[in-house]
Amino acid sequence: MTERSSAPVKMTAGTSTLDLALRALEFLVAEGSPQSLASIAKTLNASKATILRHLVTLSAHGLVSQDRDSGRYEPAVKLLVWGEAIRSRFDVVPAARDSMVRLRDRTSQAVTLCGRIDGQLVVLELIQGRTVIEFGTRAGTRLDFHASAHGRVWLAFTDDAERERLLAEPLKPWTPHTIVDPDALRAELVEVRRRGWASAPDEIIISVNALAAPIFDHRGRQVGSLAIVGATQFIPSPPLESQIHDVLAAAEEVSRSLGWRPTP
Amino acid sequence: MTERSSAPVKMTAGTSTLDLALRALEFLVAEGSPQSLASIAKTLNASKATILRHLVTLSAHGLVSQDRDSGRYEPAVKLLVWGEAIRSRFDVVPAARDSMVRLRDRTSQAVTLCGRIDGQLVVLELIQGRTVIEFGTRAGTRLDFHASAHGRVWLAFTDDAERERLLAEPLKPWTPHTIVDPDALRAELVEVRRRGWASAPDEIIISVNALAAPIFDHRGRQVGSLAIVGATQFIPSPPLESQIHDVLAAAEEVSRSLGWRPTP
DNA sequence: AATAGCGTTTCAATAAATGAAACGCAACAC
DNA sequence: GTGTTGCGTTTCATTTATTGAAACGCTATT
Repeated sequence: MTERSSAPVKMTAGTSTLDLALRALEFLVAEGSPQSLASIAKTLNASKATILRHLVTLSAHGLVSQDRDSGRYEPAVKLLVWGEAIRSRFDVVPAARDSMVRLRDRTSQAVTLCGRIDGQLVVLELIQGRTVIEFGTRAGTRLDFHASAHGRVWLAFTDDAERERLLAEPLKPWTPHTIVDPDALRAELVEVRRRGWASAPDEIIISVNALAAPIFDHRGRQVGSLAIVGATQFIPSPPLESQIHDVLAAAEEVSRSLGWRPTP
Repeated sequence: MTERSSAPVKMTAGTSTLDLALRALEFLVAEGSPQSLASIAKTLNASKATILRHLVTLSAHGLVSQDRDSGRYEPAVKLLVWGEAIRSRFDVVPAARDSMVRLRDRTSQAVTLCGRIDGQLVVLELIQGRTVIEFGTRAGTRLDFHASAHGRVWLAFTDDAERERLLAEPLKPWTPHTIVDPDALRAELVEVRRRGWASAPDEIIISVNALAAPIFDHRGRQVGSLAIVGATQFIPSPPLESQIHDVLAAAEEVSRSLGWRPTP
């Protein structure tokens, strides 16, 4: 009965009971408001009894809670705690926060911090800009390596084998401006490595640009990337000299706070 | 076989399979580094095969991932996304962030933002102070209503029935200074409501004080509380006039950004 | 070479999840 | 007031899907 279309072929079974429970939890998180047991059961095509027992276990773990009055269910505090636990695995987050706010104040643009989790490029922290437009990006968003300023920075500063592995994957053309030719990208990455920053105008969303720089730790390994994100109206291509300077300075500030020192 | 000590008597069963899987996930989150399948299985007294299948399902949902090289398992990005989803249910978080940073800059003390989730008082956001000492508080931490400045503010500004319900519960004496007498607490709450702020010196940890003020939304309902937290050396009892002013101003600033207007 | 430990697979036994139906309780309609 | 509808919850027999032991490759260490 369990029909899933995500994984193509092999797969070593898995637990359908757990799968159902996680889908229930995911449903609760996706909905913005508490949901009734009946609606959860109907959405997942399961009996109320089954869902109820899973909700009981989930709430025993503090993952969901039941509204005292309405009897409806909603995701609970434990998810916040767990999320924060994951985030705090990255020293770069607390180290960068202050610099991010200052960078936002100097540039007025939204500031994002990315880290690499399990091979993926993930937005770890976001400081909203002071411009009118607000971007939909949130902590947890995954970015493409080939079509974002953050991703370019990572590609430019990782070792050759890893870079080639990432470039070998299909490069999604988000817009007509997205660079999808591996060779063109390699040429761009050489530039990024030389000058220390990357931008990606119109490559994911038309009229949006970003300007990113790498963050290194005391061992000289890249542990994050910092970027300002804003309309091309504010972050032109190429970016303003002052913006480049501000972003590079902020990233270096964070790197230094992590013990990084420039190689002589 | 499932022995749990949290809930006292009744309880309507629950799903042991799900329980095991969640304990596995919780274990991975608690450990700071990727764990081997064998160690998870041993810790939870389950067979490797069982744990493996649960990990497969968990990773299909993006909750855990397997390190490519070591083969070990670790919690994954989805937890960050879910945590952020819970947090963004509270409009007060983005609205307060800037004011929190400014308040930290003016007072040099750590700034915390609390909200009420499912009846509990939860730290939603934390800005580290500029003092030498760093506090262990993190987002997701739950606070007592009777023994914290945040809690006092909430007690003071909620309706009588709810307040009495909370005061009826046993009041844990964290330190000799913790107010555990309901009547003494009621008298204090009258004061809090009158002056608009609360403090709680030495009540959870000796030599630590906090100064909190409420945040209201456009309908005049309390949606959060803002506090500075620091050593009594920096936040005396009673707090400095300047500190009281700064905290009240910051809280009002956030309230106004949420559409609140002072009642004439 | 040999060993130890890992993640993974297989497979039969049985324990545990499941759905249908009934229950008690609200809120609402007539 | 009485009937109806919908909710969360409980019960229970059916059987499905979870389970652990053991065996399998594999890599790293001895």
